[in-house]
Amino acid sequence: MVDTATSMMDSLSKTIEDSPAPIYARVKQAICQKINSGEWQADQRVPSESEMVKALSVSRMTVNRALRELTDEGILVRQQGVGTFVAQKKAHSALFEVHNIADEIAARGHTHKAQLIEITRAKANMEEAMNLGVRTNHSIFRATILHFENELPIQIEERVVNASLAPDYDKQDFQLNTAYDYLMKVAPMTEGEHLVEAVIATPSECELLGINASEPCLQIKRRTWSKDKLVTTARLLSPGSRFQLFGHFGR
Amino acid sequence: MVDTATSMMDSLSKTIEDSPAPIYARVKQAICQKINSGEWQADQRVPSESEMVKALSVSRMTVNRALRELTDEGILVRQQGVGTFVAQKKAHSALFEVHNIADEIAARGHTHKAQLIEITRAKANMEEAMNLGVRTNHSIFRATILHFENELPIQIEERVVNASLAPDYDKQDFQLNTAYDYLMKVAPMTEGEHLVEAVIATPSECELLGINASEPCLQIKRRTWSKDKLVTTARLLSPGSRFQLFGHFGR
DNA sequence: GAAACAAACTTGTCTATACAAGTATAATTT
DNA sequence: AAATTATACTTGTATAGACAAGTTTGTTTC
Repeated sequence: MVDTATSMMDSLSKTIEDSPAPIYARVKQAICQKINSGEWQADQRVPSESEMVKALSVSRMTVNRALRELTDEGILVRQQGVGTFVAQKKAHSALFEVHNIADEIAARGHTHKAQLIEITRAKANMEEAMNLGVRTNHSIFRATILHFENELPIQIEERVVNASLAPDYDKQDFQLNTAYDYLMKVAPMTEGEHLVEAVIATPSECELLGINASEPCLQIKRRTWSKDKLVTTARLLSPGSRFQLFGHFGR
Repeated sequence: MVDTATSMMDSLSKTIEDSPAPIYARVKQAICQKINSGEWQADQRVPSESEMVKALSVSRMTVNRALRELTDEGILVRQQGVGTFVAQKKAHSALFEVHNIADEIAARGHTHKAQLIEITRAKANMEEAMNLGVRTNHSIFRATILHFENELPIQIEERVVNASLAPDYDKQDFQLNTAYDYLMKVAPMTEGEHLVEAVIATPSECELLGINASEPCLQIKRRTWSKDKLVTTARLLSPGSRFQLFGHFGR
């Protein structure tokens, strides 16, 4: 019993190494890493607060805060008198997050590819300036990316990026979707809003997607914030026959 | 300054009276009450932690937890070194709740009407039984309702209701939308999932909506739970030119 | 064997104290 | 007058200690 606990912990303590982030956040991150790596499986019991206190040399309130916040976030489940457990994975809700279509396709066990149609550095026009909350003529990137699921075109992504917040956006590898990772690195998107509509694609868009002109498409316009700063807007266009949005609410 | 603070607080302290709930929860509730009653307006500054500590005779960590959780919930906004403020009310997010189209239309200042196309009591077929989690031949209601915004058809609602959970569903007034209120009364819907797609309506649906056959429509299929019991499924179909979904995520 | 009790855990809450970090204002210097 | 500094606030984090409350397990008692 003690042996299991220590073997669960020893590598945990390594990951808490010093960094500018507060301790409770580092504890949270270390636990998430254990879960995401698969080392701690769903429904499995995690070390108790006192065990973590001993192993990490931090106070119990700090561990408690980390565990409580992870519980609020649905990562863990706690029961007084019993212990703390890894929660079952939630059904993925594409609507409630900044969803990365590459990850979604991968989650379905399919292969994702992307093709950069065009990227230009330009001055924001009035509409773009409005949407991004900058002045007209502010420097921006305009990118058009075509996403494939199993070689079949599934989504056109038209993205406008605030160039001063993501100066190297055009230097990323769009085939491998590192552009998305780059955006998340320079400006973690924590907030956003969507507008979902059913529309008819333009002739050129139909050609890109390989659909006929009468096929309805799902269009998502999205604005994304990072700490109160508007970072990017995107227009995502997908054929109705190949793409659907799933979402859930409540627990 | 001190006078304002005390006048903000005195009634707060009254509401913290003893109850089985933990102190931080009572502090949260008292603050929410102040905000909901309109006594504390949006953007207005609330008393500092130390002021609450003095007024309520609790420790600062307890006040801190209450304020932090309210901040996480988007009720308050805090800035280190400055203070704590009442947050602006969020934009309404139709996607994340059981949305009532009548309320949404009313919120836009438009008039809503509904027309009951058909309602029948029947035995669940296989698909309906699957979706509602009941046996085939379980008693259900099938209702088709046409919703109007300013005399213009905006949505076809096809609803299947578990008759044993909502036995008087067919006795409601569908023009006035009391059927929705009835459902919420007998089985408050706290959980649900959506599937959003862009589709082409059938000819009869086009006729009901008054659109031509090529117009893309937004279709939402929704299953709704009330305390782990599946209550109702709905298929909502709206012309793309008249209807859009709005949603947001994050704080 | 069954019931009652005791001990040893777990998480949940609360306090008092301390220091760090950010911000605004007043006082001082230049 | 402008820039700098000191100060008095604010929130943010971290600790040690304490008790409450719920659960499990083992022990005692009947």
